[in-house]
Amino acid sequence: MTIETSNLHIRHFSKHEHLARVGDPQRVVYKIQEGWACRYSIVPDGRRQITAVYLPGDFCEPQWLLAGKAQLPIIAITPMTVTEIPLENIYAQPGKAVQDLLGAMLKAFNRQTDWIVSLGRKSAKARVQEFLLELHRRLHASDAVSVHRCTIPLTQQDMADVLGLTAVHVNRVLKDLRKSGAISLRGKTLSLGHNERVQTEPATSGAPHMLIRPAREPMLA
Amino acid sequence: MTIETSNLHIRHFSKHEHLARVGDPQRVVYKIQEGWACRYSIVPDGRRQITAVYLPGDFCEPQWLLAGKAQLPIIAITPMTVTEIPLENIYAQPGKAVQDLLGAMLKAFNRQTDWIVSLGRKSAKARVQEFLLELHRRLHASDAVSVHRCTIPLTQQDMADVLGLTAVHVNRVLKDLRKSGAISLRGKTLSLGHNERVQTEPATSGAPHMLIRPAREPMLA
DNA sequence: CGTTTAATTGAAAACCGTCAAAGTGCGTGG
DNA sequence: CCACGCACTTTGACGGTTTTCAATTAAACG
Repeated sequence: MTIETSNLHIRHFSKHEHLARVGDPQRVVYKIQEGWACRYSIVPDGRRQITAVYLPGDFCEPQWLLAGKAQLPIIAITPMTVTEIPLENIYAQPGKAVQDLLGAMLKAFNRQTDWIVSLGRKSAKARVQEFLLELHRRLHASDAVSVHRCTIPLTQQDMADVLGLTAVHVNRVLKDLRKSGAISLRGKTLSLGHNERVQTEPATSGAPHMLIRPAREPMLA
Repeated sequence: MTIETSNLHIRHFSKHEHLARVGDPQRVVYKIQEGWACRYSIVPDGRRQITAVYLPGDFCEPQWLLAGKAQLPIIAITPMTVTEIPLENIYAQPGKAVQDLLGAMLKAFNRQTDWIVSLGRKSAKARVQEFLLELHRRLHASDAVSVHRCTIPLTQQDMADVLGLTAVHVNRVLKDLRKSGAISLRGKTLSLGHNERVQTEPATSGAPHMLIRPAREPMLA
């Protein structure tokens, strides 16, 4: 992307290893090269809610630039390869890197807004469908992905924790979607049906983005 | 606050008037002096989901600094008085104003995260309770509010649209809460019971904030 | 291969939504 | 000042979606 790629530390995380824990001071943000991760919260009764999913190409997490610490834990869903982007450098000489990170933060913000709408006002079936289509779209944007096929390394429990459902119900909904031909997730392979490839546009993060105001951006000089 | 208060335009909005519509270019952000507003989205079947509530003292909306336009409509819940903060000025000479707005954006971001956790993993009763306590806490922070009493100008339909519920169910939950003595909302007056005043701490936005990293902030010079 | 983890299925129950009707409060105008 | 209209609140009966509990099957992993 646009963040300078010289002198970057490469780092690996194994499956289920934490990239950050609650309250950890963060001196870097990660740019994900390979693998998936998620941010989550555990509620008092022990259940988990995933509040963000990080894919290759994503920053994890842009808001560390502002907060300087992790408000919620981040865990690797698969083995990961990331590059470390030191925040000190960015503080010292703000430039395009700041714009990239703030742009990514705005995207994450809009994605959260869309997710609130889904959780509050959409059925389980619509949420599953929308989530899988979003994953496909995001993978397609950064990476080379077939138009109607991609790999989703999430368990049904992971998806349930994103979708605010139980794993059992996710399973039933996936069966329904498979039967109705819209979307098929068999094993880790997601296949999109012919007609259902275009639909369920999100309210905010789906628009072709103009992230930073064209004239006189504040963060550049 | 810390945004310069000289040369500010004052503006009024009447109840149910839009502060912004989808896609509107935004050359200002509003600092709310009086009244409440909310951001919302309408789903295809016509139902509404509120994704943010703006109280006196809040900025509406910090992310306009980055996006330059409104991704979702904002509507006044009550008659409002606001001051306009022109973004051009901030672009021209970034300073404390940028830090204030980015700090507010981070708070809004964390608030959204907490709300995803509520919608995904908490019961209707817990959501109502948590929402009312959050409103009380936020009112208490900026304004002079009694420790156990405040005014909530929302209809039960408004609350339902925040909480991802129906107005009928909100009504029943409020009755339950009143009976169990925890929280009482009669008319527009919210009263907190003796023992239930401290509880349900949010995962992120509840912590005593250190918003901007203490050393070498990027947005200042 | 055996062991663990994940996926699948069924039956029953809980939670919340829908529909419908009646009650309450409040502002406007006569 | 009272009557009316309108918006909001409250209540009941019923239905649907999702959860819970439990058991079985399938897949992944050493």
